[in-house]
Amino acid sequence: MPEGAHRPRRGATTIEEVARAAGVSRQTVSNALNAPHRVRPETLERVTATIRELGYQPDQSARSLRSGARRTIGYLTPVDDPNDPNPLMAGFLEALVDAAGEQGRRVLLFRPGRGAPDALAAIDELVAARQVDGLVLADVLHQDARIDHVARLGVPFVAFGRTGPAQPQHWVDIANDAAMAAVVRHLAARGHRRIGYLGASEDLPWMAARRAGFLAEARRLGLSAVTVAHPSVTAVRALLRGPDRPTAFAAGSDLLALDVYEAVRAEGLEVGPRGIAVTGFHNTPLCRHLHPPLTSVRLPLRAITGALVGRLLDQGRGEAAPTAGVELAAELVVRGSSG
Amino acid sequence: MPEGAHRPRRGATTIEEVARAAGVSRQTVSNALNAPHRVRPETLERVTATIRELGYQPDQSARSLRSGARRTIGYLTPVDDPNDPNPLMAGFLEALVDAAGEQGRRVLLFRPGRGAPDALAAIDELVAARQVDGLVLADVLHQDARIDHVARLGVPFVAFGRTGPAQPQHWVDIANDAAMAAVVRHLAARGHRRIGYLGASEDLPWMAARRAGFLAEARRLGLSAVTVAHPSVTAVRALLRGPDRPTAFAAGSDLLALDVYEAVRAEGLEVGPRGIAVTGFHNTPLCRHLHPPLTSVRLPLRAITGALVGRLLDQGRGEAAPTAGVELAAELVVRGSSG
DNA sequence: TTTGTGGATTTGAACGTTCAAACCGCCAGG
DNA sequence: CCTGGCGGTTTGAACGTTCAAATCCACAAA
Repeated sequence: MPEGAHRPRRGATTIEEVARAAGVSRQTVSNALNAPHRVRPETLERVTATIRELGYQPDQSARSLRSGARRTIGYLTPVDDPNDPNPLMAGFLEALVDAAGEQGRRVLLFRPGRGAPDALAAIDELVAARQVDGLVLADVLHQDARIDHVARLGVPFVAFGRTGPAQPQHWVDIANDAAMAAVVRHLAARGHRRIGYLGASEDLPWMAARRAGFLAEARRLGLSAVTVAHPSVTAVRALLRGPDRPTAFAAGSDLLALDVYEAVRAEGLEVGPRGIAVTGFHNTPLCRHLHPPLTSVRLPLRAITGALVGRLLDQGRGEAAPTAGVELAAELVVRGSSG
Repeated sequence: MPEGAHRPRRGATTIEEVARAAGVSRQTVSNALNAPHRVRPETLERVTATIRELGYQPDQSARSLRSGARRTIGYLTPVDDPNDPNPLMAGFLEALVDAAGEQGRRVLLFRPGRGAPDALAAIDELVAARQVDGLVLADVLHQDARIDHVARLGVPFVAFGRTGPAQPQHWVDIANDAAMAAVVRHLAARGHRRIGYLGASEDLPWMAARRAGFLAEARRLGLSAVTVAHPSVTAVRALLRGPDRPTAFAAGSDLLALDVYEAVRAEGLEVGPRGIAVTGFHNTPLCRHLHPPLTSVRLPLRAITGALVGRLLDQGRGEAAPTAGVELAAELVVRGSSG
């Protein structure tokens, strides 16, 4: 037997068997499933009952081959080191699978690998094998080569993260800047007048947006803002020791907020509304394990994935292309670290 | 157009076109791909060149329909709350996709949802639709209903985590007890004579194994061991205040180790080899963000997923069933929190 | 009575591939 | 010279479904 091909599972019921059992033809069973309105109610009921009875489900391969619809969405997993995965990925994927499931779609994972050294090749391979109806891309950068590539291929796709102006219709993102502005307002309302900010690389659009939102809102409210270029415990400690030290820190991620906790304590200060207030981003489980618990920004994962899947399927249906992406609000979760 | 079916992508090259271009028959192209040894070297080269030239790849649906091999592995994602995902899942999935890719397989995610309220129904649905060659199950419990179910269905499957004695051949797991024993030896070598242990629910087999490994090794070395039933900062603080306090704590996960950090500091003590030593489990990114960095146990994700995929494909090939599961060693990563 | 008409159902074909069997040349052996 | 065998290749069929067209039937309109 050729490499790895396993013997086809015998005994799976086919549409023909259902048809015979229900005393109708193939096509009527097919119609009962795909276009019930074309079937006389009485017949429909009989066929449906038989289907349930025999536990019939259409063979997805046969269905795909004939109809062209794969009922599957491809997700290009980020190429992080498995030992240092994207903190968001697990939750995002679960929500994506759920959202796809709501629409009767499955999610197929893929990554660059063996025959497909880079992301572009991996995409080509998946598309050439006609395994998916569309693609979901995440961690989208400015000028992302993957976006241009899939757009050129003509495959339906959608991105979590803003795409360039050439593909305005294909993205869903959270309002990173607005979320950070809400953080600033929250801290200002607690009386903080000088606030520090910690972010990661500005090359990451979402990080750039958070920083921009932070700075804009601080200026608007007339607060004094200071940003840490290369976040580390040492850098934060230096700020805490300096003159006119911040009384609050907003971080671009929960892990970065942890650096602030460490620095604050190393300086003999206290994290919290009465000491140095701290906020994070992502609302990871870490937040609840810190003392005091960390205020953070929760991403509306279900709304995000729901919008992604919706946009993707609209493209397949040939709906009129929307003219803009979808921006969703992220919710501030206030905990002991700030109020 | 019926719900969500998108127009089949036209223009994809077929095997027939390749055959014509190379001046051979369908089947010879097929052989060039699936059984190259049957094709004369000269012909093989010509066909291969044409394939590359036209960018041909077989339509996976057609291939599956005819041959019965789906070249796809199903992964049942745990039903965690997306806001509190399994800390391991992201890294595990990436490694799984890689391992599957090495064998020319893809990974299809699925979860209970819409028409399939529970895990068992979700499995049935996937299997009935003949979408996968086999299943990977994770977070396996003792007496796991899913295991019995897939075994009864006759679908190839493999579990990350020990299955019951009825299916000895189908699991891959790490040596949780041995890993924890290594932690104890490490701490003992650093001079610790009284060690505390924090774990989560004993219903989780991996947690039970870690605790057992801890206790066994502590007894073997004649150490004094104390376990915290309901881990929390308060519980650890109580221990630290009590008589004969532990000088080290081993935790069943990195997040639990964080509770120890908090407790130690709240008691005015210091984490580290000179104060209270602490170790975690999973080696999450958190470890490197703590001060001092957290000693932890790294799971050999690539080895795990490689073994999982290997075992799974062996079943499809009808290899002789192995008589035992695979137990892999997890590696201790020593950092500042303990040495 | 005949002729449409439209809904319900059936029939034949096709999707792109691999399986199984047939075919073709070539060479060795009788 | 014929026969058999074998490597290489082609041909016909089949996988299970949906599409497209044909058929059937009941009923209304001419």
